[in-house]
Order: sequence, then C-alpha cells, then structure tokens
Amino acid sequence: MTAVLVVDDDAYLLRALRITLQAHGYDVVTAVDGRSALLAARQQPPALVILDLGLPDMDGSAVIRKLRGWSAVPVLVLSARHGSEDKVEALDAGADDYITKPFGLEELLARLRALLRRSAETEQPTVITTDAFTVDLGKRRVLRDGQDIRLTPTEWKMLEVLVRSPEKLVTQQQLLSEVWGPAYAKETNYLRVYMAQLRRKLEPEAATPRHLITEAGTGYRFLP
Amino acid sequence: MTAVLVVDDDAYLLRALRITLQAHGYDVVTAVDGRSALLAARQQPPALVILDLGLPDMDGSAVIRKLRGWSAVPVLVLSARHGSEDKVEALDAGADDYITKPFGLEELLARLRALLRRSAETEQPTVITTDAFTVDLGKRRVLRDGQDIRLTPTEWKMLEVLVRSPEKLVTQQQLLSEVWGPAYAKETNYLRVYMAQLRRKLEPEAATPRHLITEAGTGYRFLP
DNA sequence: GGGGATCTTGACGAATCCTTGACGCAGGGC
DNA sequence: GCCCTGCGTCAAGGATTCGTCAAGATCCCC
Repeated sequence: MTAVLVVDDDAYLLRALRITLQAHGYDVVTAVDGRSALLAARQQPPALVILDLGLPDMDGSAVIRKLRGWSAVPVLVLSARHGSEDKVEALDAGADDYITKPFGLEELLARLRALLRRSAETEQPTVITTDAFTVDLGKRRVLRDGQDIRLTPTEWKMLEVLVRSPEKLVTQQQLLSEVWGPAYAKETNYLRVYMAQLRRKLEPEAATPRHLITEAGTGYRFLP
Repeated sequence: MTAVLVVDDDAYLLRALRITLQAHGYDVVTAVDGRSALLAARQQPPALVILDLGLPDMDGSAVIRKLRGWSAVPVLVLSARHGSEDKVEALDAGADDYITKPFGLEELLARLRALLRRSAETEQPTVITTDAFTVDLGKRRVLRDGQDIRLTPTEWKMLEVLVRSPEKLVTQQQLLSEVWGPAYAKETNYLRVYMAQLRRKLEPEAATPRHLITEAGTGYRFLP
C-alpha cells in the first residue's frame, strides 16, 4: 500500500487529511513538527510527503533541504501564505508541488496522484534470497534456478506475508486475516492446501521443508 | 539547451513568457491553439510544455490526453479558472502541475525548475530489445524484423507502461489508471482487448505469448 | 459531411483459480 | 493399545477470470 507522510501542526487538519487519505486507500503516517517528520521519513520511508510550511520548530524549506540530503521522495507543500517568495523558496529547496490554503481535497488528491504517477517509475526493489529460491517483492516475482515460478494471487499473498517478516512466527489467524480477510480466521484448512502448493513449487524437497516451516498448533515461519 | 513549448492564445502573455523564459536560458517554441501545439510537440519534442487550458479550438484536458498518447513530457497547466474540477480533470488527464492566473513569473519559473529537476532524474535507456521486437521509447517506435509496427495511441501507452518496468508485474489497476485514468480502474475488459491486439502485432505466436505475460487475477508482465 | 481508424461494449467458450470434502499419517494423552 | 487432534495430500466441482470476436459508437482528418 502507498504510504503518505503528513506533516502539519494543525491537529484538526491533520485529522481531516488522515481520514480522507485513508478512505482513498493510502497508508498515513503523521508528524506535527520538522524533527519528528524527518525521523519518521527515515524510519518508515513514505512514497510521498505532504508538508505544511508553518511548523513550530523549524522552517519548512529547511525541512525539505534536509530531507533532500538523503531522499528523493516527492514533497507536496501546503502553506497559508500566498506570497510568491515562499513558493519559490520551497520549490527551489526541492519541493515538487505547492498548494495554498484553503484548498479543495479533490485538488489535493489529484495533485497527489500526479506526483505519485511521476515517481512510480523510480522505486527500488526488495529482494529476499534463499539457497533454493529468490523472492522479488518489488517485481512480484519468484525465481528458482533462474526460472520464474508462477504463483496464483493467493499463493503470492501468503508467501509475501511470510517473507516480509523472516524468521518470525506468523500465526494462522494473522495469515488468514491478511490473505483472506478477518472473516476467515477459522478456515485453517486453506492454509494447509496453499502451504502444500507453495512447498511443491518452491522447496527442493516438499516433504522436508527447510524454508517454509510449520509450527504445529500455532502457525508458520519463513527461514531464509 | 532546454526547450519549452508555450501554448496560449493570449498574444500578450505569450510574448511576455517568451521574453522571460529566454532571459532565463530556455529555448522557447510557441503555439496558439491545441492543434498546432500537438504538431509542434511532435516535430520538436520539448523538455516541458506550458499549456493554457482556455484554447480556442479544443479543450485543454483533451490536448493533454492526446499528448500523453505518445509523450511523457512534463506539462504545466495555466488557467484562469479557480474551480477544483478543472484542476482535477487536468491533473488526471496527465498534467504535472497547475497554476491559476494571475500568477507571479517567479513562481512559474520555480515550478518549472521543480518539474525539470524531476524529469531529469527519470531519464532512462529508451530502447528495449527482445528477440521478437524492439521498442524505442524516445522515438515512439516499435520494430519487428526491421519493419515498423503501427500502434494506436492506446496500444502504445499500454506497451510503454509495461516496457518501462521490465519483468515487473503491473497490476490491472495500475495499467488502467495509467492508460485510461484513475476513474477506469474496473474496466478490466479493456485490458483483455488491447493485450490481445498487442500480442497479435508483436508476439511471434500470439496464442503462446513469451514477452507479454498475463498473471491471472492480478495483472500483466513484460519479459525481454 | 464522409470515410477510415480507433475506441467501447457485450457475449461466448476456454483456461485458471478457489473452495470443499475425504483420506492417511503422525504425535500426544488416556 | 486406542482415540483424538492437527497436518499434508489429492482431486473434483464451481466460480472467476481470460482470450477472442464482432458489432456499434466515437473520433479525426480530409
């Protein structure tokens, strides 16, 4: 899911943006000042940043310049000022777009789509490798002996959940609710069927799995 | 030198923009209506397009959509209207930024710099070759056995999206929203129709595609 | 206004995927 | 030793999704 970092010291606006963005399918992380914004951007790199220039602790353009020191994430600036000097400064500091308050949410969403459309081409892949197969989360692809393995949507989702937290035990309920939805928390036989398919496709010896381990009674675990 | 295509029917504004832009080191090409703008963009591909929405001969969003049929050049829209519907429509048609008249020249220049900065990062190898055909993204051409293959704008756009990220699975929603716009995210039958056409034109055996692969239930994938 | 290219729309078998039930096996408690 | 529970396996059916075709609508250039 697309993660958006919203930085604003106005709690009301922050809340409105969170609700609107989430309703349109974005993951929302919020920050109320420049320092926590930079920290959040580093810890959970978002796909886009919405930044209010009027922050309590530091100048908005300074935030952009710091961010640009190590990230190329698109930045959409909000500001109450109409002055052109502010716009010029923010844009030249590295912002990608600039909206003046008050603004329409539809316009914000449209500008956000335009920015994401542009940056969609420049994202880097996450690759997990084992001695038997390779999972490319960015390309949604699995390789085994150089051949690409064809997975059904359900097989892929299940593998993705496991692979995203290596060595960690994923309970049956977590798997079921992430792949099939919270309503399917008792259909553990689905897990057995699809785990068998994954093993047949990925494990060298499906009978003695070394990467897709079952923890009897609780869930499954992925070992690289 | 960086070439900018300025499209506006206001002779005075056109003149002012030409002088300002040239003073800042840009090459300026002008057009006064949609038709000549599209023609000029084709004959002398600019690095950026500044487009006034209020053109005498056609709707501004229609110009953008046509342009997007074969070009990814950044588009900066000028408009006298403040309504958010116009902005949303233009941005979703493929525009990258939107300024409302009257605007400050400094702001225009700053936004222009921001757009050019972005597009400079996105430059990538523009010729992709497979053992069956060759795609030249820069020249918007497809060759097969030395022959020029004729693609419709929609076919081209779809092929371009797939080819720009080789081996990557492109979701049906991604394809639909990039080719037809975010509002068409459910018209998956369009994909089937156009994918069939692309395969007929590009694949040696359209019945057993080797480069344009379908991932049932999720999307499509291009393999070189 | 006319003709050609392009885009939409609907319908149909074919291919793929998901669900479901049955069966065997292993381990643990009694 | 016996029963019970949880897991792996298999295959069939039913439900989706896909490829294909063709006809109508629309756009565009002359």
